Amino acid sequence: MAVSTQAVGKDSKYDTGEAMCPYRLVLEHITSRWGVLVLIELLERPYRFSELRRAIGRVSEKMLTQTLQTLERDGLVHRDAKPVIPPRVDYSLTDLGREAAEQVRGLALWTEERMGAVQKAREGYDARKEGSERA
Amino acid sequence: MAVSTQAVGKDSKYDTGEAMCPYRLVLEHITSRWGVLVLIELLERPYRFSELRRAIGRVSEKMLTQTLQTLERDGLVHRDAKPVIPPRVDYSLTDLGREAAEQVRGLALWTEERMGAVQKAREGYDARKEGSERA
DNA sequence: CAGCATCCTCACAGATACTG
DNA sequence: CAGTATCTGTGAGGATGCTG
Repeated sequence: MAVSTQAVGKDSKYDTGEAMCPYRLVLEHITSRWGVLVLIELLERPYRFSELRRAIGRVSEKMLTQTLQTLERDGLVHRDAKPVIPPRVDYSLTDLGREAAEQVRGLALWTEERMGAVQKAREGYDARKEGSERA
Repeated sequence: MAVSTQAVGKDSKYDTGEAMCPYRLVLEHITSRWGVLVLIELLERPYRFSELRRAIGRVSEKMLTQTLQTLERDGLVHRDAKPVIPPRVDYSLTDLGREAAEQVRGLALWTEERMGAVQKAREGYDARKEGSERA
């Protein structure tokens, strides 16, 4: 999704208002850049906020918050905020989320396995382009 | 994806140069907004360029071209350009692409099936928010 | 620690015009 | 028909600072 249709700030109030079958939207939440990674991590075990941040690496706090909220709203992620000081918030998958995450993990595993083939395909592609654009 | 990490114009020359494990990049190509839809459509049968454009709907010609090129480079899509006038170009999945597309379709089907549950979850979430932000 | 608010930026994506 | 080239805006996403 670029793939990407989130935003939860005051501005664009959930989703691109665009006319679009709603299921594509959910699909984009799941396949969004950080959505994918969050779901896969949480499949392993529950995480605390900053724990998750470190585990994923290179996520800005803002994007992680946004992603988690979107996924929570869609009923895929459960947020458990303990009323203690300092605050402690645990994130885990709901049953629904677990199903989604398993699909996503399948895709991720496939991609990892097939990276070699992809790499080779790219070399071939680039070589062909290289040859044909010679002046 | 973001999800989305494509771009093939003269400017950013394939991918975000960012330091990032390469498999995440492929994953983002596959899960990108239009990547997902292209793969699913092509799983059905080969398509010509504008045929595919109509089938997906709401893709700009530019984005479709870009997406197809990225997927072709990754070895997921096969491009068959017939040297006739007017030009005719058929796109189909490679074996590699078919595998990926099946994973993606699984995810899409799951999402469609579970839309009801997602919708309910959202209503609950919004209701709770509604209640707690009352002044 | 786990956020929310604000500002800024650049690359993603659309619109338009042209070509083989 | 199937693209390329170019221009432009828009918003995803990062950086910073503040709060409970």
